[in-house]
Amino acid sequence: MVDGKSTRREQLVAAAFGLVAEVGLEGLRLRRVADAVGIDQSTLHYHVATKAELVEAVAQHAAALLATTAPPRHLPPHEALAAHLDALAGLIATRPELFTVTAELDLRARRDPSVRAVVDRQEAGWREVLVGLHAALDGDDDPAARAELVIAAVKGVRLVPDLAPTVLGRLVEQTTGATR
Amino acid sequence: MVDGKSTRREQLVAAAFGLVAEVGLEGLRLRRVADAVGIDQSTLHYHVATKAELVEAVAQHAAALLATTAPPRHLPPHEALAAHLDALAGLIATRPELFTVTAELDLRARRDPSVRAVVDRQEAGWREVLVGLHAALDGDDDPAARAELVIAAVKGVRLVPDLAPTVLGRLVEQTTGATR
Amino acid sequence: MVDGKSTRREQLVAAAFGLVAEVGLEGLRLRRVADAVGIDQSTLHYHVATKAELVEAVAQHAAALLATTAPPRHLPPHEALAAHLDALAGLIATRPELFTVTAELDLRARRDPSVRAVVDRQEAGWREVLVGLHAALDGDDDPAARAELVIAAVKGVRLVPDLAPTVLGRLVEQTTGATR
Amino acid sequence: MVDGKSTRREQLVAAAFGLVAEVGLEGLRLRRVADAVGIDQSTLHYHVATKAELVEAVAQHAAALLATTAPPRHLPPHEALAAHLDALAGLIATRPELFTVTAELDLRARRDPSVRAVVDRQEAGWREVLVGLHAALDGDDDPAARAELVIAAVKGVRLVPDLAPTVLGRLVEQTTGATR
DNA sequence: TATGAATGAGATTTCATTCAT
DNA sequence: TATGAATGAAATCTCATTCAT
Repeated sequence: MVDGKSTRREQLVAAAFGLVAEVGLEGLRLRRVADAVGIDQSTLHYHVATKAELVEAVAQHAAALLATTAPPRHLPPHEALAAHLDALAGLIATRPELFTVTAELDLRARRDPSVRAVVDRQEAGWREVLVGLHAALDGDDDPAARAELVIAAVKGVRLVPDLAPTVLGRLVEQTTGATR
Repeated sequence: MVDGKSTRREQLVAAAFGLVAEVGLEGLRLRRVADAVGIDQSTLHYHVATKAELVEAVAQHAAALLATTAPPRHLPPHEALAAHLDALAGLIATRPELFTVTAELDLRARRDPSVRAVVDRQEAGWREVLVGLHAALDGDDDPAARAELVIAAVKGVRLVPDLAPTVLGRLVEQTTGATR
Repeated sequence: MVDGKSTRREQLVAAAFGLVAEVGLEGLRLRRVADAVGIDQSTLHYHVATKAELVEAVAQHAAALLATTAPPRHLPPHEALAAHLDALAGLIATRPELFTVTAELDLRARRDPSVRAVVDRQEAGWREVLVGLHAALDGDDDPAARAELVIAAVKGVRLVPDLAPTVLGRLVEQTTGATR
Repeated sequence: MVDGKSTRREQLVAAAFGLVAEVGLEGLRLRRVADAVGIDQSTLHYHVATKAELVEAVAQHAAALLATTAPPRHLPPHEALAAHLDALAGLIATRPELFTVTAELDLRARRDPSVRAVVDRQEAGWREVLVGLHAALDGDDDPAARAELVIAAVKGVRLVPDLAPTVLGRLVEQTTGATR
């Protein structure tokens, strides 16, 4: 999962990411992370000062992966939105762990300010894009509300890969139907 | 032992419920639960054998509370759905902790079979009702898909009380618009 | 295992005796003892003040059962000894739990004075009988030593019912051979 | 880490061994073991994963110490047996704790498979040696039975150092008398 | 960079015992 | 006699973190 070029720190973050998907943030143990990378427990602390720091790094890692699905700028709004939701549904199917981790982080963010900062920044960017997209759609009276519905739907379906295409597909249809 | 008040066990479950909302399942400590009720740590184990049992009881408690929002049977489908989503939005505003706990439990259910059993049963019942409702709507071609969209939207917005009315309201509008 | 006539206390002692055979003195739990008799944990303390007292009662119970094998007084020494060892071998085969419990108590006696008192009294009586018996045998130069050998052999074989007849039988033969 | 002295683990096992002799397996507390060595309770778990593992190590330690008394191979059977029983009587006098611990382990072995494995292996080896020795004696008709008598006598007298020489001495005499 | 050893704080659970009813 | 509820003391084990090497 990690090519020879990555830093020890990167390896550790990647390992932690995988473990969170597996056992949850609750079940994350530094011992396991170190084991997964093949170094000693105490050596881990040389690369990552504290567990909180590692979790924050995992959050950043997740945010970076999510950025992949940003809608293409050169397409007309309808198609851009469709492409975006398509990319999300695809990612949910391809890398379900990413969304498990994201769900974990959303919950953790409520109590951990440093995680919240990362999660919020990511979500704010996403929201902005969505609002812009909907504002550009003909006939959409309340772009903000529509954007929120999209966000909610994605968050609500992200843990169930089987349903994601259906749900997100339906969302596109409705949008198209209601605005064209 | 139930003088209109509540059993010790019920008190403990209620206290645990509150604590989960506050600090997450991850942060739940039996010491705290016992303190909240005003009994000794060891006495807690007299009423609830194990931590797992307490968590399961919390899950059942949450499921019971959610059952409150069941759509009324005597109304026509459109209005029943609207009433249901309205009740949900209301509950999200009134008792946000319930939805924090629910979100926690959804995640925990992925690793804890006894929690999963409770969560799955609740969700299955909800899904059934929603599918039935949508099937009764004129012109809905795919009731199952629509039901999933509703479920996803609720799950996706349950942690953000401010947005719930907007998002769920929009969902009703779309449904109405698309099917009437 | 207990007829309708026995006292609650007797029932409790009998139950404790059985449990010690099963799980050792180390594994003895008052909860289990109470359960076995069908009364509440706290009710047990009405009949037996403390766990130590119960253990002491078990020791007395065991001593009483061992007294069964006392050699008959009317027989000549050789035959009396043979009969005694035979009875012991028989009891080891019939009621192995008695000897498991006895072994447990021997060890406990080293740290628990009240158990030691019971165990020592029983053993002293046994020793006296054996010394008397050997003293009455023709040609035994050191009755005390021989008595100790018998005691040691019995204690050493009591946990292995299969070997008891062999070992104790051989002891009789040797005694007979050496003294007749 | 072994400068001629001993590993932390070895120190811990030795300390546990001593404590078992003192307070029994039942009274063995990890806190005490750690204290005896001068390290923190939690550090103990760094060297010995679990209490069960420590107890098993104590059993192995005891087995190793018992191996000391193995009869010399170069002597004729009579003398080898006498030397062996002599060595045992000597060890019982010199290191009585070893035999207390052994008695404790014998009882524990009935419920703890990992202890049983160690205890059984040790006893099997001892038995084999004894049977071989008796088979080599002139005129012994049933070497196995005689070996069992020896084992029983040793086990029966191991907790009473004062009697060990007498009882085991007498055993040698009888063997000599009966077979020569 | 890396490790072995150590630590301290804490968590769940067990159990004999007590007390009011 | 009997019980439900409560307690306190203790025990094992876990885990992030630190420090000397």
